[in-house]
This record gives sequence, structure tokens and C-alpha cells, in this order.
Amino acid sequence: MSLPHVLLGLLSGASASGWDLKQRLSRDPALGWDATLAQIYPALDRLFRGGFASVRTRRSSKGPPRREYRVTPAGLRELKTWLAEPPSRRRERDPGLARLALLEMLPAGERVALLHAMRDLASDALRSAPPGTSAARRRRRALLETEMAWADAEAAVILSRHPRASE
Amino acid sequence: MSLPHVLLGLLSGASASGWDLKQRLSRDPALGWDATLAQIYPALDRLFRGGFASVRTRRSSKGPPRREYRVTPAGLRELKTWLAEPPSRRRERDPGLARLALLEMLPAGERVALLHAMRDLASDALRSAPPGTSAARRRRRALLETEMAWADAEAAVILSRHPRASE
DNA sequence: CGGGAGTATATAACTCATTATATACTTTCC
DNA sequence: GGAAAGTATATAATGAGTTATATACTCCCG
Repeated sequence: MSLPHVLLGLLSGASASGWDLKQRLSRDPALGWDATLAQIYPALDRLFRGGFASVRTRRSSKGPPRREYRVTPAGLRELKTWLAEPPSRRRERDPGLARLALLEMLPAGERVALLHAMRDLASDALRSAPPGTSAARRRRRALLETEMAWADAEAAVILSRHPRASE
Repeated sequence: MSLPHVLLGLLSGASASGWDLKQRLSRDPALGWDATLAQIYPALDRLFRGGFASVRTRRSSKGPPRREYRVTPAGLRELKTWLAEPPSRRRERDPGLARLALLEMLPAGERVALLHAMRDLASDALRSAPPGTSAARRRRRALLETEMAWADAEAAVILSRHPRASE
């Protein structure tokens, strides 16, 4: 149940609308969370009804009226409680990796192709990753670099054992 | 919708029961997927009803009768189709990271504590990680090592700037 | 022989996430 | 003035994942 807390966190700097929050979440993957508007709007409404955020509707110069939320003192308390929780390892789910793990049963050529595709994804993500101005961003870059190095190394091993695998 | 495919993949080597599959999924995080029994049993039943797997009930020497599944030719075709799909980057969600990203607003001491906790989690996971006998396992180890190094480096930076932050 | 631990399957209730769809306001361009 | 694109909020339907609960078979220990 992280979304409401992440929203509180983003709101704690300055007030924002659901639309704004969505922009920030999807533009900075280093934030470690993302959600669709269909999740965000109800979540904001629950924060409001729970007394963790307040709302003000304001006319927008370029669209329908915006509902701008800000954190209440109760919201700030709740946020700090959440921030202080000890971390626990999540279940790591990754469809790409799941495929790779099973791919050992398929021909070398297909494994190499998948590794290249994974490498390219990591490389694209790295190119568009904001520079390392925060711990979270530096972590993301380091992990992406590791992933690229790993994919290259694995592909090289396969190719050295199956010289024709890239055809 | 990866679970059914992952199950087909695990089943493609040898027949197995839902219980067996759960053991394998939770014992090897490098598989990139996990699920609870409450997901696995209905999923296996759907695979069976879709003609992708067959079942045989067998008496067990240490419990109630086991329902052992195996992949059918149609299941194998479906599995191969899935394996050949191009990978796409998932939405990366990580409550621990999300907290860290927001923590920049809190005192240095709390940040260091969270970084230490994250480092310990990675370190524990690494200790209990099976050795790198597959590409997927090597990837997991590399990522965990990167995460440890990152957490150490970040903590060191904070401590050098706030000498009293560890109190 | 009764209870606990481990094995094994199953379903219900619930929460969380995704996809689809609807509405509406503003600016820009034709 | 009408269509398109971007901004903005909202809900319904569906799917995926978690938690809780129930049942049942075997072995072992006291």
C-alpha cells in the first residue's frame, strides 16, 4: 500500500493536482513508483476524506478546473511514520527475466537475441535517465549499468561456445 | 499475465504439482517470478481446461493425493510463442526505493539508517542466493552487489557531510 | 490415541492495478 | 465556427495479487 504515501510525499513539497503528480511519477522512474490516473484520483480522494490532505479547486488557464491538494499536519505525521518503517525485500517480479530463466531450454540463437533486447532496453533507459542528482537516481543508473554489463557478458559466453548462434 | 507461462515453463522439464511449483518459485528468486498457492492452483486449472496441460492424480506417501501436471503439445507451442516475445520494460515499483527518494526531506541520520537497512537486505539476499549457475542467477547476484556498493557509497557521502548523522 | 508439523489442494473475500470510456475546458489552426 | 491536441477529472469493468480460511492425509512424538 505505497501509493497514498508516495502521493503524500510528493505533495509535501508543494501542492499539486492529480495530473501534476502523474507527470512527476512517470517522468522520474527513480522515484520507485508509478501509477495511472485511474489510481491516483481515487487515492487522492481517500487522502482527502481521511484528513491527510486538503483540496482547493482552481481555474486553469489551459483546461478544466484543477483540484489542488496539499498535505495536512495529520498527513505529514502519517508520512513520517511510513518513512521510518524498516524496509523489507519485495517479491521481485520481472516478466523479461522470467522468460530468460526459462530460455535455457531453447536454442542459443534465441537466448542471444533476448539478451541483446534486454541490453538495449537497459541502454535506452539509461540514456533517458535523469543525471544522478539524488541517491535514488544514482542507484537506478548503477543498476542499469550492471544490467548492461551482465547482458553483454552472457551474450559473449554463449557466442564463444556456439559460434553460429548469432545467425 | 506471466504466471501461466512461467508455470508452463517450469512444467516443461518434468511434471509437477502445484505444491512443487510453489517450492521452486519461492526458493529461486532468480526465476523472476513468484506467486502464492492461491494463485497457482486456479492457474493450473485454467491451463488444464485450456488444453495446455494434462493432470494425473497420484497418491502421496506424505500427504493427501497430489495432482501432477505436465505440458501438452499445445502448451509447449504456447510457451515458445511467449518466450519469443520481445521484452518490454516493466513499471519498476519498489516501496523501499520510493521511501528513500522521499527521504531527502528528512534528517541525515534517518537516511543513513535506511541505507544501512537496505544494504543489509541486499547482503542477506546475496548470502542466501544460489551460486551463479545460470544467466538469471548471475544477473541477480550482480544486481545485489551493485545495490550494496551503492548503499555503502551513499551512506559514506552523507556521513562525510554530517559527521554526527550516525548517532 | 491425541496433537502437532509438514504436505497438499481449494475457495472466498478483499485489495490493488490496468484498461476502457466519458466528459469538459482551452488554445491553435484551418 | 469546427476539428484537433493538450490539459484535467472521473468512473466502470476487468484482471491480478494477497490474505484468510477450510479441509485432509501422513508421520512422529509423547
